[in-house]
Amino acid sequence: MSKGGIILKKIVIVEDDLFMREELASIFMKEKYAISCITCFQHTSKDILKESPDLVILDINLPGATGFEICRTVKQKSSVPLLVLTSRDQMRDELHALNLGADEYLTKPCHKDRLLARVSNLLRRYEGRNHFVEVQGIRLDRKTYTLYVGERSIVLPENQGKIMELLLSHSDDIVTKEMFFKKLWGTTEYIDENALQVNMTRLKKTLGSIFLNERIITIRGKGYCLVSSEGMKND
Amino acid sequence: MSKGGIILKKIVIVEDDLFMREELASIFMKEKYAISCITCFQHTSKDILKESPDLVILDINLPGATGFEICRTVKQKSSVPLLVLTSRDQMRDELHALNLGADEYLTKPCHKDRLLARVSNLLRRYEGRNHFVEVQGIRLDRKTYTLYVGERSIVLPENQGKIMELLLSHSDDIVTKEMFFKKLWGTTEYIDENALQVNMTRLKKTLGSIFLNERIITIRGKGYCLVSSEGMKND
DNA sequence: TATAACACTTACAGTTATTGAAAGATTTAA
DNA sequence: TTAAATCTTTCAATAACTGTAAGTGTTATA
Repeated sequence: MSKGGIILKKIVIVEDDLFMREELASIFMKEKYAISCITCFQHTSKDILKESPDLVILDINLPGATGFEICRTVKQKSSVPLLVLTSRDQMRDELHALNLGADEYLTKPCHKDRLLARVSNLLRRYEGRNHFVEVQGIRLDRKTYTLYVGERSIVLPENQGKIMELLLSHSDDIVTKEMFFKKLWGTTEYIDENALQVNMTRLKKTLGSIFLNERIITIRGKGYCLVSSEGMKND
Repeated sequence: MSKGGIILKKIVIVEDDLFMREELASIFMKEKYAISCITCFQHTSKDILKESPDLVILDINLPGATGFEICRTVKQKSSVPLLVLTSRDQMRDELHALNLGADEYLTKPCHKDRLLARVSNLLRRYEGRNHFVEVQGIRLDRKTYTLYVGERSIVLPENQGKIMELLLSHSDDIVTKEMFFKKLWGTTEYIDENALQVNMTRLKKTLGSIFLNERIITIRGKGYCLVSSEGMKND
């Protein structure tokens, strides 16, 4: 869906080397991508997310915060496809990056066509990924966490939004605490359960304000479950 | 649009007298409205908005902040219909309230049916009011200020959202600075113009991040104008 | 070109929102 | 009854949003 012009896919390039950065930018611009470059690496992951890009190209060796950190944070806070481009060719670096959520790992120097192929491949892979989850008239914008129910709409805070996204996409089914941990904090390891509970309480209250009361039920010892329609029950 | 149950209209009652409050609540509950009562009057307008009600019933004589203040703030921050219910029957109070944006002004004691009639009337009047403004594929949720363009979505901060709402609903037409002042700060009187400019700059930057560059043009000495399609111009 | 009015940008500080930690209350299952 | 699990409330740290201030650009007209 678009207007006058086609909406270009937007790529954010995170690379400290000026020459390399310009080179990349020019390659992609020729291929009709819209490019944003990060040039200050103080709040990198935040800056990346602010651009709301369609894809991120990330160098691992950066001044300040490590690229791995950035990779983890970005993939934790959003689901944008992320390609790591680096001069390190250690196998364990590659595994580490992929573990942190990177979608691709390419080592420099990298042939232009190879890079372009990976990028368009990644974009295609993410294309279909629907923008909304909808169940029984409850509709959630996966990106902004705007929730639509009947005539109402409300923007959920990030954590509540993530919880809701999980619940909706597994509605009437159990979502385990581990799944929530992974989604909210990017790890399956033990995080104070209370943090999850507090956020769950907050979400319940928020849902109450738009009349989705009693929709989240607790599965003792397992997790939580969203009851999709009023007056329906399911174990 | 609804699921299992009908979505009730939600009314927030702001009344400090316990008896009166319960009375009102019971009247409306019998008529199948969902009711929330404000019982602490420290952050009243904020609490009202948090409930995202369909209608507000506001007593003017409250402990702490005056009802007029609350009226102004609420109508300034949202477009929820607001009915003032009070024991003051001075004409100038009525005019004052209506000036501050109140939609109805009823004096106590008020007959139940009269009240119900006004309420359902107000709700009907606001019903049609479309939830979204859309022009040329640019769609804005008037309530949450979530902006949709192509595959992208982004939540605008309140001020940017209000500016965008005005621009969209008068797209390709001049929106004067006075209109912005009224919308953002609820007054036509002189407010530091710079405040508007700063917010305008911020909006332009935000729009840039989703490729709506150069869409806001300045009409020197008058105001601003949103160009609805790329490559179109209009004075 | 000069100049004055108007518009824009950037940085900063006050305020508000969001968050996890902590501690205690409540519920549940056996 | 009791212990584990879950829930709730409060608090402080962090991040987001906002208007102010001060300086920089731009435009129209003489």
